[in-house]
Amino acid sequence: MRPVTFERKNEIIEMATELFKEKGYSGTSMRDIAAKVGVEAPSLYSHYENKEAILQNICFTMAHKFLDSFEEINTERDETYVEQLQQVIRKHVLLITSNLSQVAVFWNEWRYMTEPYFNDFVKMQRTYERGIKEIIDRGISAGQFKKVNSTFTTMAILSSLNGIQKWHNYTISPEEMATSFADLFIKGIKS
Amino acid sequence: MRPVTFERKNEIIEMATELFKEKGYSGTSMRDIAAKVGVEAPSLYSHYENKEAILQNICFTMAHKFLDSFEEINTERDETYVEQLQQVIRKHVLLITSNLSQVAVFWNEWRYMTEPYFNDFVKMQRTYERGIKEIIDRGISAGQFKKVNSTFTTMAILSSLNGIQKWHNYTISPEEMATSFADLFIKGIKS
DNA sequence: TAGTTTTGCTAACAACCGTTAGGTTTAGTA
DNA sequence: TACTAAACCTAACGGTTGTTAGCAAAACTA
Repeated sequence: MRPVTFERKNEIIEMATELFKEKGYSGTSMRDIAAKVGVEAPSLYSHYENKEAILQNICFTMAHKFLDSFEEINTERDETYVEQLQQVIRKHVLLITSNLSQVAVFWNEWRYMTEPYFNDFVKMQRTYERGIKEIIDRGISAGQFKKVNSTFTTMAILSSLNGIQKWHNYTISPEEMATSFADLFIKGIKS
Repeated sequence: MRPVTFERKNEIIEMATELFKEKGYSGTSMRDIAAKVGVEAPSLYSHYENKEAILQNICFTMAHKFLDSFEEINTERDETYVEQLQQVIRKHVLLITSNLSQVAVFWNEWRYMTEPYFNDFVKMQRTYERGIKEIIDRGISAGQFKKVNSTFTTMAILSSLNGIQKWHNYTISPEEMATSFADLFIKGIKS
């Protein structure tokens, strides 16, 4: 008897995540996923409409996590923009280090989604980027940051953070990493 | 009559680079490449042993360009380590912006190479990373940089720079980008 | 217990994959 | 002009791809 908490749908996502990370979306077959789950390939279609639906699930789950995490930052309270940017970086790093495989798929395989999902995903990315850019812009206006190109700086920071999944080797703790990133970038733009 | 300068080998590489960038290595078929070149798929085998040989050519060509570019930096002359790091960043950015498609393949598709090429490639990456790390370490010893985690800082910088190919939209010039990156990171670690 | 829904199976499809065999055309060389 | 080598062709191979059809078992629900 399968335990009550057992859910095949989740198991499929977990196994697919590992395979997409290792072999890429195009390089992973439905039979690969099925074998890792312990089932035959056609059985997957009882849980997901098609292969892309599995990718969509992984990518949009992470996208929502990133946006939700950003929303938790209280930009209304009278914190400095330095503190706000610090929080964004910290939260982003911790989200990545606690979801390494999912982020690898999110970051490297999302482009294989087709329309309209592709465009929806791009919009969510843009929203997140805009949020960071606004903190930097406000920080510049408030004289807390130097007059940097805020769009450029946003992408430079995000690329650096999202790169973690490519080199992370567990010899540096998530906390230390979060602090180091925040230090590096905030000192880099502080006025 | 084909012009003397015409070389099918190069044309195959160029077309394959565009396709690998757009659709990924696994998502691109030999027939896709052949169609874009204007020949039949089996004809490609007169020029390259197999599909992976094309990927190897693209990846190792870029890897050598990066290492050669690094070698051009005179680390023996009495320049400051600040200037050395500035030069590394500047050269790296300019190499990326003038080889956007190749870098996209180099960075996103190299993992699909098999042994022993995979390992050779990793070694070249490590060599490049070590070169940057050494400049940072020497800069710390000389009191020009703060006591940062040099391995971490190297990866943070490289991830940020290599991310360019994902977001570059030509509204910022390569020169401005190089300057902005150098500013951001050097101010971030300067003592 | 009877009925329904969910989950899984086997068999199979049409299309596509990388690659090889074997021959023909084209280009360069003596 | 004869010979050689490079470039390219068609046909085809064995295997894999995502997915569907149709059916059986298992799990919930009344």
